[in-house]
Order: sequence, then C-alpha cells, then structure tokens
Amino acid sequence: MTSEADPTASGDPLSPRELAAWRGMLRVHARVTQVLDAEMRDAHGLTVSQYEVLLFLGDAPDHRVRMADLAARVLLTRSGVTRLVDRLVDLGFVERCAAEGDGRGAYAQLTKGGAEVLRAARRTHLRGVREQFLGRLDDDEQEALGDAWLRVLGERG
Amino acid sequence: MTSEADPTASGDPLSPRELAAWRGMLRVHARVTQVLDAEMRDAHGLTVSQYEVLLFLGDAPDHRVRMADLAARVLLTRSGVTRLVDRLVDLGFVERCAAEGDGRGAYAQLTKGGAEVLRAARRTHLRGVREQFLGRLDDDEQEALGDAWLRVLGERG
DNA sequence: GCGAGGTAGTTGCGCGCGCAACTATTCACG
DNA sequence: CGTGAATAGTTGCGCGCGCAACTACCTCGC
Repeated sequence: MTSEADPTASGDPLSPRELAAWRGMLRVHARVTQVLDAEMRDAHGLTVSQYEVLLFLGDAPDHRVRMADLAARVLLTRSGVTRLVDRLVDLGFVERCAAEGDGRGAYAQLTKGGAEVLRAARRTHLRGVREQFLGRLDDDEQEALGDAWLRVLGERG
Repeated sequence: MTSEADPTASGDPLSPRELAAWRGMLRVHARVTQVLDAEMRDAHGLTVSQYEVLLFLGDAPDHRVRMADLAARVLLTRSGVTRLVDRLVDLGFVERCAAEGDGRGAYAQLTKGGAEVLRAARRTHLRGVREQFLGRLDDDEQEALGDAWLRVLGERG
C-alpha cells in the first residue's frame, strides 16, 4: 500500500507532530464530551445522545423523524436508537407513532414536554460547547479544523 | 459569565464554521476509533484500550507501571483499569505484582507473550492511525491541529 | 397473486465502563 | 506510639451500546 522506502513507513513510531495531532484529538474529545455529558445530566437529566435526538426532532418537519434517520444522525446503530427512544418515551419527551405509508416504519415525535426541555437543554449544550471547545479557538483555527475534518472524512468514504 | 451583548452569546445556534469544527471532530473521532477498534480486534483480539495499556507498559522501565498511572494514561477510571488489566491477565499478556515500598500498591507488568503481541499490534495501530487520520493531512495541517489541541487543553486545566 | 429477497424496527445477550462503597495500607500530627 | 485522614486498588451495581437473530412489512419478478 505505501512505498517500502517511505520515510514515514507504517511501522515507524509517531513523530512529535503526529503525536500531538493524534493524541491531542483523543484527549480533547474525551475531556469535552465528559464535561458536556456531566453538565447535561446535572442540568436536565439527559445524556448528550438523548439531547441530540431531541435536537434533531426539534428541527424536523412536524417534529418527527424515522428511526433509521435518527440512527444515521446520532452515530448509533438501529438497536441503540430503539432503546434511546425507549428511554425518551419513558421520560415523556418523545412518543412513537406509526408511519402512514409504510407499515414497518415508526416515527419518533417530540412531545410538548420534550420541546420544553429541548429549549433549556440547547442553551446548556451550546454554552458548554463554546466554553469547552469553540471559545478556546479563534476564527482561523476553527476554519482550519473544519477543513481538516473535511479532508479526513472526504478522501474516501 | 459572557457579556450580555456578546455577538456569539451562549444561546445562539452554531455558525457554519463552528459547526464544521465541532461536529467534524465528533464524526472523525467516531469513525476513526471505530475502524481502529475493528482492525485491532480482527488482527490481534485486542481493544484499543488494551493495546494502549500494553504500549505504555512496553515503554516503561522494567515494563511495569502502577495501576493509577495506567489509569491516567489510558483516560479511564481506576475501576476501569482494574478490569482492563484483569482481562489482559486472563489473556496472559500482563501479570500483577506487588509494589515493594508500598503495601497498597500493585504493578501491572508485561509478560513475554504480551511483549510479542505488542510488537505486532503496534504495527497494526500505527498503520491504522496513518491510514485513517494522519495520512490524510499534510504537515501544516497536523501542526495546526496540534496547536489547536494545546489551546483547548491548556487554557484552563 | 405469490413467493423470494430486501428493509425497518425490536429483542436477547454480552461487553466495557463509571460511580459509589469497601478494604487495606500509609501518612500526618499530637 | 495512636488515631484520623488520605491514598491504592478492588468490587457490586447499573447503564448504554453493538452484534446477531428475529418479526413484520414492502417490493419486484414471474
């Protein structure tokens, strides 16, 4: 795959630059998600995944979304989404309803209570993301990150 | 906390630039770790966390490390490390030994088999990290990422 | 129409982790 | 010394997730 004379051959240890770029992301991700999760839990009794479901529902037409679409958005499998929605139904923030055209399908739909908690949770989340992450970067750095993610995600797949 | 006239007030939705920087990291992290985990599992029957423990042990003097140091390094709690090491002991790659000076303490120490599997797993991991992540970024982008992580991690705590 | 294959969602199972409580040891201070 | 606080590690418990198997439904070809 890589040339056998490649100076950055597969087996070579990571250079300091590579290490900083790679392990830095791991550390930042771990720390930021942990803080955001704790804040969301303390303030609203939600996990970040649950919040993201509510968010997606809130932005969708009629506040309802097919389960599979939810899974794609939240970076979970279908089974994960099933149980995530289960919990949100138990909490009263979401209800299931059948898809008219498709007897297999099911929508998750935001309830009134869900919309309320979403409004509050959105503030918490945005504040957290800015405090823990975006606020520590200037515009150019944010731009550079966005470009980097596109390259990593785009080049194949 | 933030000025009440701040144009990027807490409640405002994320700008496209902010969104690209933030959600991009989430997507990249999810995808890369998933691929690396699968590769490590298929090739050596290890999780990435297990690999990282072996790696840290391999770099340490006498190939042994205190449990708490392990926890700090692997971004896990102490209880997580206890059971992670349990599994590595079951696999025969690590053994526990008591700390001489401190009756409470315990070292995890790499076995001969552990050192072997580490050598192979290291190649797999490095190749994966380069294929999925570093190889898709040029030197400047890696540098920029490293700087960004320092700023995010450094500014408080 | 009807049977084969694909798709949407759910369920059984096991894994890996964090939290909090617990044990054992060490340290600080009178 | 002796006692209380701190520290190292382990354990009970529950949660959230993925995988694979399963059900129910749709679709396409004949």
